[in-house]
Amino acid sequence: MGRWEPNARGRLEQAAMALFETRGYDRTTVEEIASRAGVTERTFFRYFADKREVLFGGAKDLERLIVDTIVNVPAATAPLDAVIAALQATASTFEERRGYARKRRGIITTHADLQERELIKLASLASAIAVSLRQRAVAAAAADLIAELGIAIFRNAFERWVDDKERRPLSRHVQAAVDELKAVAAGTGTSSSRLRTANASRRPSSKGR
Amino acid sequence: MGRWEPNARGRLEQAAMALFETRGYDRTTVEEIASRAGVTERTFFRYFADKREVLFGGAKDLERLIVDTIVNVPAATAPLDAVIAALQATASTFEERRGYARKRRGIITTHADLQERELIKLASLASAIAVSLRQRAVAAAAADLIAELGIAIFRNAFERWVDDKERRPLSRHVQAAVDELKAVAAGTGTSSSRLRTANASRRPSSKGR
DNA sequence: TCTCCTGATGTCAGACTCTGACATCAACCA
DNA sequence: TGGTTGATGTCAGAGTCTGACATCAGGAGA
Repeated sequence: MGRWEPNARGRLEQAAMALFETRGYDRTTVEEIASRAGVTERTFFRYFADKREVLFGGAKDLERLIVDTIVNVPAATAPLDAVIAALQATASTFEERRGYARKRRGIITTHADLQERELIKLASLASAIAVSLRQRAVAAAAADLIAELGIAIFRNAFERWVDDKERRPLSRHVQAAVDELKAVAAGTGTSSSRLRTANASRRPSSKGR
Repeated sequence: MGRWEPNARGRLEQAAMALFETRGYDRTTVEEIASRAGVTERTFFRYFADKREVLFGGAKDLERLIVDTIVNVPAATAPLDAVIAALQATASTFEERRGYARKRRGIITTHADLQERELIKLASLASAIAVSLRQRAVAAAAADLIAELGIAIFRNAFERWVDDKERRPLSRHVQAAVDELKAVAAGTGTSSSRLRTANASRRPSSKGR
């Protein structure tokens, strides 16, 4: 056995979530998180560049999985379908964490700081997707556009999955979002379309910034 | 004459820009900015919620102008055209500040913190545009989509305007971005399309976040 | 004119975030 | 045995941001 309890990073993430839930994000200090995880504040900052990052640890893995999938999808697959396939590939990894995702979403949507971080993470993911598409010989402009569409679909699906009282799987929601997007693009969208929901979810809090 | 020099806010903004340019954003302290503007650090934080905000003072005015224009455009105007008209309405207000815009852009693109702020400001602007469109009886889903398109056009045009060695006016670039977007949508975009440029400009710095 | 009130600013103390430099010490390796 | 390594701790300090209270010129009204 090592000199210290293993998985300090994971303990920090769990401690942070627990404290953010009960006390709220900004009434929780890094010292409290660290202490609950059994390490010092200094160690927290060795694992996470800043306080916000403790909520975004999964972004790297998500990006890796998506990029790998896009690169490995059969060459004949259309670009948007490749992206959709990648989104579907990630769907199962979320399936058992709906409760967690819901709590996390609740924390993020109530703090402008965290929304900022989320936006930049998504922009970064879109960039990575676009790069992967270019490796599949997709023209740059198209790659960027499709990457953005992919993000829009993902957001939309994720949002509805988190709130789905019938607990249908994320993959179903991704498919539904794709269908709806196509419908909207074809001019048959309704005014209660999901796109609205997706947009509302990323509206910054009215904190006066 | 008042008890203090007037326009403390403006002085703070100017002082900040000057210092960010020479020392860089993170080697400039709020105390230095305030001191150069002839006030105390505490006063800085009365005008700006945080250090980043000093670079985003214009966002409120921009939003107001855009929203007002959208609301007042003839009812018969198509939604996207209303948004484009609003963008054009703002174009002239930037015209005399290309140098400033360029410096500002340079500072923002080299600091992840500032890019985050910029992203959330743009998201907020998109939201406001969508709301205005709904007031014109545009369906919610369409309003969101068109608002996002408007932001994409604006970003793209702004980016190219700032770097335009021929110093063509922003309005020209807005029109060009619109044309290009339509071309891409029609499937005739080239691989060196502007959309690529626009996307690259918002790619977060590789600071490992 | 005197007095009161208001608004912009200053002063001060302090909590919190984040960083650099250096110390510790178990485990692993030669 | 002895040296190295890697994760962590300790400490000091800079910088951001906030709350509470003080100051004081100028305007409003008596």
